[in-house]
Amino acid sequence: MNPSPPSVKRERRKEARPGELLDAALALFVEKGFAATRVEEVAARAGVSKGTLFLYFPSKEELFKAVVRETISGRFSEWSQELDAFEGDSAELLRYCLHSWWERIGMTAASGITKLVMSEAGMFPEIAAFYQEEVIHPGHDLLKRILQRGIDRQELRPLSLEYAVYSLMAPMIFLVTWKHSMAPCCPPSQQLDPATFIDNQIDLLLLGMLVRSDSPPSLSP
Amino acid sequence: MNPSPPSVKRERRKEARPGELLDAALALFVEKGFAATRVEEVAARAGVSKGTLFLYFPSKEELFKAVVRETISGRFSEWSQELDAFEGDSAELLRYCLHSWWERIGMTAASGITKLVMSEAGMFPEIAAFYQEEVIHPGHDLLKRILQRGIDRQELRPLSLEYAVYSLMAPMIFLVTWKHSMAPCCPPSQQLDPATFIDNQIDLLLLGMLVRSDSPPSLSP
DNA sequence: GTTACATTACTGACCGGTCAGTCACTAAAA
DNA sequence: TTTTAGTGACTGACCGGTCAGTAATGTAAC
Repeated sequence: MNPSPPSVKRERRKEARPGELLDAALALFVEKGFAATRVEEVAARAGVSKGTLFLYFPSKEELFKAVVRETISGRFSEWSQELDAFEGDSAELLRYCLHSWWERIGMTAASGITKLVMSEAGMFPEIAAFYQEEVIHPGHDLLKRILQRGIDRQELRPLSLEYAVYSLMAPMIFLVTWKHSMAPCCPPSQQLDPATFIDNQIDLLLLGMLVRSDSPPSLSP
Repeated sequence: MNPSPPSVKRERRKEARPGELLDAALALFVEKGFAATRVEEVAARAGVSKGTLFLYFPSKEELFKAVVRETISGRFSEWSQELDAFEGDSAELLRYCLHSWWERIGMTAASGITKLVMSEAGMFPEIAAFYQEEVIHPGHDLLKRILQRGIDRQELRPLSLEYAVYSLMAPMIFLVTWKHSMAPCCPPSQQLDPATFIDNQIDLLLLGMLVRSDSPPSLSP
């Protein structure tokens, strides 16, 4: 009925579409959460119409899974290698480890996925299980190796590995959760500075984990 | 038009309705989240029709706020009094405080509210602000008073109060987040026992916070 | 006790708006 | 000309909130 001749150039780029849709979806899911993100918005951001999105992903949920898969995979081998090559003591290693987690995950869009999974896991147990297997478990093992290394080198007290790992994870998960939920509505006066928080946190934990010596461990400057 | 005579007995219980609606809402919000809970379902669970719900609460959001007020906010005065009356040292007080938080909030349905707010705050800024003002801020202040008391009594090192408070909050927020998202899909072999985690966590933090003495502080048995 | 009337707790059909997913059609490419 | 990537109006389901109407209770008169 409506000829609508001034339509914009209609490009055909079968190869590029999925990636562009995934990028758009990541940004919007992180910004607004799963339920609140409209597929039409994702499509618009990727420069296509809604129909095109459903050409490449059978449903909104499959789109979400694809985003999680693409964003999370493959970070751990790189990290594991760094651990093997590290030469400093456990205090330095732990400090380095948490700070680099913040730089590579916490402060990037990837943290949005972590938060998103924590938020929507209840609604999508399948995704929770996937994330558990693909992300949580490898991360857990990595931290365990770091702690075991410290104990073997007699830098750390003999700890309950299992629980010490959670003591390291907890502040990181908290940070991500906080950043994406409460922080935006906190008055600027009481903002939580992530780097400072991490430093404080490690200082406290190290005092509790390191073998006792007369001189305190190397605290952050 | 429709006589529909077999309608069930229609009771009039003005006093009992709000409480019953609040109970139903708490259960459903915790189970399904805020956005995914339909007010009609809340009403049905409370044994009334949707219209009746709106007779007692002006909107879904106000219903939620009422649930929060009833479930969490109301507890702080009671808690604050306990703090004033407490006679033990800071280690005991902190240990008592976190454990009683777990018993009264963490292990009850109320923890679902905390998790829910963390999950959906981004989508409902008004709720986030409300929660910040009604729960986070009072809790924050309470912890600050506990730490200040410890510093005044020279049991705790002079700390950055602001960040030390977050160090105490972080493991608790982590715990509820975890419990309501990843835990349900973890293999039973690697379940996280909350009480043990809290004990471990406090041991670590106390070692970092207490003034250094030759004898270690009273650790958990 | 019963009839008549007043009050109000309660109901559920309905409205308006939103949004995931569809499909008949359009136009670029082969 | 045929094939296929891409479009967007449309559909059907969903849900928060409304309101005209219903029935339970109160109460006053007889």
